[in-house]
Amino acid sequence: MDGAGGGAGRVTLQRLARELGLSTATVSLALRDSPVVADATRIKVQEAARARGYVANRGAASLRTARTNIVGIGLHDIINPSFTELLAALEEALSVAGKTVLLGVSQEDVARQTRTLGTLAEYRPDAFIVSPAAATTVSDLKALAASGIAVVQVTREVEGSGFDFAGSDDTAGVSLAVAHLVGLGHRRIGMIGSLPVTSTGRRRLAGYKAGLAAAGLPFEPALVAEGPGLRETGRAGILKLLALDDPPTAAVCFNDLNAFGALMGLQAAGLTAGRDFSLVGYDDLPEAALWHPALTTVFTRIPEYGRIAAGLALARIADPARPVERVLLTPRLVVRDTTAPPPARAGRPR
Amino acid sequence: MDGAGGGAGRVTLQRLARELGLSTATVSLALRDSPVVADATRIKVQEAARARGYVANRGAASLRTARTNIVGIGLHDIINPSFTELLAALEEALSVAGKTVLLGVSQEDVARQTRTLGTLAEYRPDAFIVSPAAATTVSDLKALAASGIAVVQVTREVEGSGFDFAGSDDTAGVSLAVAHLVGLGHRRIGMIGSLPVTSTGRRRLAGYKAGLAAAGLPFEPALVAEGPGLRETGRAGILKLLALDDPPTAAVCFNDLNAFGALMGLQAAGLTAGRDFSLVGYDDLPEAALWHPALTTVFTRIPEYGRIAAGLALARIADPARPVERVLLTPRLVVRDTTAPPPARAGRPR
DNA sequence: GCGCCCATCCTAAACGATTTAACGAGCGGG
DNA sequence: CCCGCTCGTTAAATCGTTTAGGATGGGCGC
Repeated sequence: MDGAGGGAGRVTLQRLARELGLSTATVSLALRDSPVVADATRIKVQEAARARGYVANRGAASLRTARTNIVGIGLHDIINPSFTELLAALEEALSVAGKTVLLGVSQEDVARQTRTLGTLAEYRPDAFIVSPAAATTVSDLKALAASGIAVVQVTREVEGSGFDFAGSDDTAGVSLAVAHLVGLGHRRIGMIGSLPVTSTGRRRLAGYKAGLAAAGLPFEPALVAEGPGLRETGRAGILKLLALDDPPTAAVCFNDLNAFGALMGLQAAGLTAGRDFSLVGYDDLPEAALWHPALTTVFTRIPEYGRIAAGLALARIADPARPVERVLLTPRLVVRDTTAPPPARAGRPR
Repeated sequence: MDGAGGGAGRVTLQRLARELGLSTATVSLALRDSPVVADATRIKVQEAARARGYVANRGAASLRTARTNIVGIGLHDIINPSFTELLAALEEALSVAGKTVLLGVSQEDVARQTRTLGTLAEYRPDAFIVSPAAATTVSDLKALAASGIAVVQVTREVEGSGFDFAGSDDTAGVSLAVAHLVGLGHRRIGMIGSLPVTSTGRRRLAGYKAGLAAAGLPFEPALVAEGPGLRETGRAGILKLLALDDPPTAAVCFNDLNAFGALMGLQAAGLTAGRDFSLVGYDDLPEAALWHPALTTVFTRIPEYGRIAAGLALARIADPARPVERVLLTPRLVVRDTTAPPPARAGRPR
């Protein structure tokens, strides 16, 4: 005889109360360990609840309390391993805090994002944690917050939206990568990936330019191969750069997937990364260390800012009036085997 | 003046009704395009709803209808790329069907799984789609279904649980891999990874044994290096196999992560996969094709059975009495560069 | 002109919890 | 003997929907 089956319909608070000869008020209070109910009663109630297999209906509770303990997470992508890590970190931190995750994926499509987040909103999450799809506008986000739901941005940021944000200092990260290459003696450095339609894209490109500028090197648009953060972009990008009259000797990438693609492209061109050409990735995915040759890359501390984003959401739920917070972690360069001094061709072209 | 702000509190069905001089019943029906409400009224209501920024409260609706349109997804892991692909496929299929995903991750820990799924259950999902943590028992799952929630298993299966299931034919898949190696001339074939504590572990090991048996080869326990589906297991496993007195010339792996680790191990031992040693992975992650050398592996059709699992869940929601269904997709061997005939040492040892 | 039938809309009762104000029972003190 | 206080419990309102079961009124056939 299982705890569950007994009688028709599921076991509800009211049924439990009736069976115990108590009011629903007492049972409700007892189940939540209220100090006003007598110890003996509390124990009796909790035991009965367990025995009868009672499982609370949070929908009903939320209706009354206007709090769901749900956090809606809106990601623009989920297959990219870096976002998986982010999702894992968010889920972990939120579930520890007693929140449950409602998931929505926008596939980098604003219309779909609007639809998805709109649906999530109907469940009245206490907060949204969002990595906005490319080209998301301020008013798109504002619409979310309209119903009083806390909004936190993670990884990407819609500039001027005025919501909390946790992410990585993209500009500094790419500058770091460029500086590393400059230090090795490179003078012509390309950039692969990056789309100006996202904040990360703009900022990493800015970091590239800043890195060049800091070394007194000119910015040449021809050395930038734009595209989404996919392997294919990297492959095509490196081939484009190599085909130039005066090709670069090194390149930084928007992310590791771009870099992996670029490594394939190099190989297809008969070149060896870390000898004939230097390459720096971005993210430090687990594969980066295992690739052959191992990828020099920038560690963006995703799990860390994931936890921080979760914390920001919790804080804003607790106090909607608190000042807006922006947390920008400083990334770290991880030097491995795909970077080396430029091949000794001529000291400098021309 | 935004659609939202006007007045105190959010805009509810009742408010909308009062403002329109209609009853909540009519407004509710109008919003859901019921044919019983006059066209003119319907249009008027829907326009007002849009203008006032009305967003329905599904919690309240669910309370009445006993249907939430939520599907709880319980995964034991989320970082492993194959489960990410699964999650993406599930989310996509479910959201197309108008369902929203509530996510729970068990970290391969039964206690945590019980806790997590228990919490999810409080939101009364219409169905659970679960890849059970190792060592999950039938009664663990039965407890979930107790409240009348549909349960579908995916990837992994708790034998004898009697719930719907969609996954890959693991036994056939590994047999395929072994047969491929046998066909190339290998006679001593090891297995790396697999834990007997999961259905996939048991079945892939069974496939290994079946493959050997089909070729008339003996099963030698020493040639199996057990461990979880991580890169590290693969690395340690291959080194263990190579250290044997009479090492195998090839191995199949539990999954691609194991295989990636094994490739690293081979490299560390100064051996080249596809020449000195043959290796077959399992899953066909995107990286498999890009690794150097490209990994021969088994494609398990994850996105496909993910969609099927979603379909099973929808079907069971629609008809709880329908017969239990088990869908087992036949995996496909993908031959790349890590497999070749055994090195010409002696035709056969001894 | 009289019913009758539709098309439309409304009243009111759920759904399952939380929460506030009130109530009854003891009990000690004046 | 009564008052007032504490402790434990309860009645009832409430959250925002859906929906069964009327009510209303106009058009139409006879």
